[in-house]
Amino acid sequence: MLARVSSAPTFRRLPRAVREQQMLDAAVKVFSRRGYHAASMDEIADDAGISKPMVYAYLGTKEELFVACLHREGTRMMQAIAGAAAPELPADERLWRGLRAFFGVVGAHRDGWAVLYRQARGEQPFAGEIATMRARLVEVVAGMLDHALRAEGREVGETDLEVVAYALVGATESLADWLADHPEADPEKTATRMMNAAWLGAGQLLHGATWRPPSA
Amino acid sequence: MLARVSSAPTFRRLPRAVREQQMLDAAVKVFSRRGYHAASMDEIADDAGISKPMVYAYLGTKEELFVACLHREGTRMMQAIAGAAAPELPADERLWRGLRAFFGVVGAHRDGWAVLYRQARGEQPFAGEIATMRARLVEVVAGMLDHALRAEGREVGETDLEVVAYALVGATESLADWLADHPEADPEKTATRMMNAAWLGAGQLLHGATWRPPSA
DNA sequence: GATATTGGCTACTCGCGCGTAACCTTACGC
DNA sequence: GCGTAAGGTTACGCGCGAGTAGCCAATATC
Repeated sequence: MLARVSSAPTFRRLPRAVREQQMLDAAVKVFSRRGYHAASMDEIADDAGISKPMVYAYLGTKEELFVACLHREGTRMMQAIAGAAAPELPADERLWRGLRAFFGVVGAHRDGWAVLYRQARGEQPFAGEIATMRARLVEVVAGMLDHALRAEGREVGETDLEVVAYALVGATESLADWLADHPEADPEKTATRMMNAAWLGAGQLLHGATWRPPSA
Repeated sequence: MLARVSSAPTFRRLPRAVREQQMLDAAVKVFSRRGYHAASMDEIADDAGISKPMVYAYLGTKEELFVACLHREGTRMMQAIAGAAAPELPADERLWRGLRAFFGVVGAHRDGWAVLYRQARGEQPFAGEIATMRARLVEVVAGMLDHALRAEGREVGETDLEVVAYALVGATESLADWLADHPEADPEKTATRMMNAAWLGAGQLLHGATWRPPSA
């Protein structure tokens, strides 16, 4: 190999903040495809274009690295939703905006979603973390439903509320999963479909009812 | 230890079929708690009250053992649903019976459900298996919806149908997960709640509509 | 232009857990 | 009652991958 002519600094040295993001990107990618245990630190380092000790130096052990992924993807998600679904809006509007934000993020970061949803749920040290995030979401949705109910002077048992919220969140997650596996699908359209199913219900849909997004 | 008095055959030798089921029970239990990779064959063998080589002799490698678990729990599930939701019934009745069967099985085999839903989804060699099962379910639900639609002389795009079915299945799975984590909850009641959410939709529910199970 | 400091690497240790070899011992068939 | 298959065991080999020790090279700072 004569090519060793010190011509250009082919191997660039990058500041820590940049490398950390690259590593997190690589980690999310590998974790999403392989799962926590089957993913190897070597592969992650390799994918990030860096050597393994650097990963340990910056992000710590495998477990800490995974938590860092969870944290980044999780807060991204929660903030997008919280920012979109302002509390002063009417219930259907809030739901619609929340869904749109949610599917937007999933569409833009598909393997981030896969890590959160498919990988972290079962693995023991992390299941709790995810469950907490999910519980917060369910709580928000339940709160929204409750608010709308009270506005109509009605009231419903706490468990009933929680369960409906659970179903709503579950349906949404499931569609997100579908979206993650269908790269050609449009997040916005998926959100509309979800809104239809959630708001109207199968019975209504069968009788020809349709919900349409407000012309915002 | 004086207790070694050949009094009773404390160590019972059991026929293969029995031991296989015990092993599968143990495997499902351990896999559900730990996940595929973190579960050790030693722990499974231990939990089954048998030594490791027996597991290998009867059920094969770890991967084969996991597939066997998936297969047992999966067919149990699918058969219960198929047996309950007869095609000649009207759509809501079919949905209701299917849901009741589903939640019944989940309630009776909670960690079986956890293996199917929480563990097998992400792990690469098995995700396909699960996806196939799930796709069959979605197809059935979509078929049911389609049937009901045609009966009313209406028609809907294939993707729309598939997506609604996906949402329905996802919501149901999510509630199943809730059920798995709430040992005190009643499967039948959970099924009713799911039916309400699915059939009526959030919008209807907010306006006080209620769906009630037929007095069967 | 000397000297920290920060970015980066190669090459190792070591434990955990899958899978197996080799070996006992009940019980059933005849 | 005795051979033989079927039920069962202990104790090990061995590979893979997490984590580390020790060392080199740019860049920043004065």
